[in-house]
Amino acid sequence: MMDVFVSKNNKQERQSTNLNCKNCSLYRICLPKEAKECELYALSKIIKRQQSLKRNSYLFREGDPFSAIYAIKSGCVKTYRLTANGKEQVCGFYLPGELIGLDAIESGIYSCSAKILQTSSACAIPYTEFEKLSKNMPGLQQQLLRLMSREIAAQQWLVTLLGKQSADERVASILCNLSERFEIRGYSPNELNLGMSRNDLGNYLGLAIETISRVLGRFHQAGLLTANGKNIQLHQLDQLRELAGQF
Amino acid sequence: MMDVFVSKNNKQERQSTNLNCKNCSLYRICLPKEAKECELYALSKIIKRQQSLKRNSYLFREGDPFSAIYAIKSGCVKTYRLTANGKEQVCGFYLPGELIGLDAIESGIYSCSAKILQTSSACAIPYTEFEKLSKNMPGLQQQLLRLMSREIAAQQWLVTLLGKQSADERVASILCNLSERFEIRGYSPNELNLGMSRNDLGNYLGLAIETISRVLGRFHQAGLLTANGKNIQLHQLDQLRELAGQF
DNA sequence: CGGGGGGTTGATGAGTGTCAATACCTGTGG
DNA sequence: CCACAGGTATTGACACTCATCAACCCCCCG
Repeated sequence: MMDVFVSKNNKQERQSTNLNCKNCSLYRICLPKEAKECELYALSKIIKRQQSLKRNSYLFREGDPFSAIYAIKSGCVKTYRLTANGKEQVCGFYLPGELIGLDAIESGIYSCSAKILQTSSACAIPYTEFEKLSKNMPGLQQQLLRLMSREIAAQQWLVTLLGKQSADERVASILCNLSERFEIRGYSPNELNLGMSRNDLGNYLGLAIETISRVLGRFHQAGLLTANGKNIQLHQLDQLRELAGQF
Repeated sequence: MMDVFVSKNNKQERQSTNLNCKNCSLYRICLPKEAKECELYALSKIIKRQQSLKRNSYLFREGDPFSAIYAIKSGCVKTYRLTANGKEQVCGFYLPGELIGLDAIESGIYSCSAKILQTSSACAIPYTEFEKLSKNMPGLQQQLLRLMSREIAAQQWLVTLLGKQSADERVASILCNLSERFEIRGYSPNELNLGMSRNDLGNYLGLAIETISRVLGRFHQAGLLTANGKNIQLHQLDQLRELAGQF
């Protein structure tokens, strides 16, 4: 069973350390609009690549001073915050081509921790260098604005989910959401190989893991999907979307 | 009872239509870091001021094409999204000096509606003009980045609240949050004159209005506050903060 | 004076969380 | 290779928080 989170061009990555963003398979996802050749080249110059990040290690932790924005190249990463009484709230799951650390630009301190869920690789973009660079390249900064805007919209989606949806709707929603994001990355939208545990999933959705199990069980009985462990096959994506209440 | 949401320099606003951002009483809140004189002047040139926006009118609606970012000058505005079955989820309350519409930059479509809760005024910043302007003024764009970063952090806060906190904690949290934001704007942190109804408040916190009432009642009995209608006096702010679980 | 929106209070029940027992999977070390 | 341990997932019984429904009050405004 192929692991969908593993980037297709792992070998290529390992061979060349001075990879250019332009050649990156995630180019279209990472940079939403066309960027100029020179901008890409300059960006590639300041980026630091981090290969084979280990499961359970951290890109950064809540409270760390802000240094860089991270772009996921392969694998899966979660971000989470701690509440006063020590509980954690997962704020997002990040797939290849997505950016982490955008919340820290203003305060100068990461407001959440970023933990690797499975062997991953990432590009670190040191912010001070990026800032210097973008002084002469306003197009570069506009790309960042777009990505931040996307992140805000994503968080709003989560807020709506947490505030207004039932357990069934939440699970259906996240499945549809992941399915879409997988499809954009060239994988089948009908077969998800989750990078996250039930625990993380439940935490993210504001539900107990037992509830996740039960909902998946019900969906299974209704013939909507087949779930064993982290592998989930979606049989009736359209019906799931209807359940999720977002078509 | 003074209404804290009414800007202090209303008269001044009405008299002069070519107000400069530099003279705005919200300068320090709206623009988190120092900005150059010329940048402020250029910004002031493209901004369109909207005086005396009426209660229940809209700055924009979900699905509208993106045209401008709005900075609140006085009053109070809520943003909300509709779920598939027609329920609304309030995504935020915005006070003077805060920006709305940042979620629309990437998609080009507002992802939520912005509704005026009480007579307000705002500055509209047309985005295409802003984009042109910032090509030559990277500092300006960096300001925007900071504000977007702030917005992401704010949404993460809300996610944590919705995902992990009890009814009591949620109410305590929002009271502390508003108290802080009032204080920054020069008002007493102990006397809140809410711009929003219990309905909006409950919706925002993911609670029924009855629950809000009951929690406030309990807090009242515990001597933490006195609430009548939209006026809430906080007597034990520190204890509230402890309840909220964020000190 | 009547009407309507907004807020409070009480009774009841649904939807989930919690707890506990069990089964399953995965990696480790003998 | 197997045995074991620790984490991970499933299933059932029960408790509890909070939503829902309903009645009522209050205040503002026509």
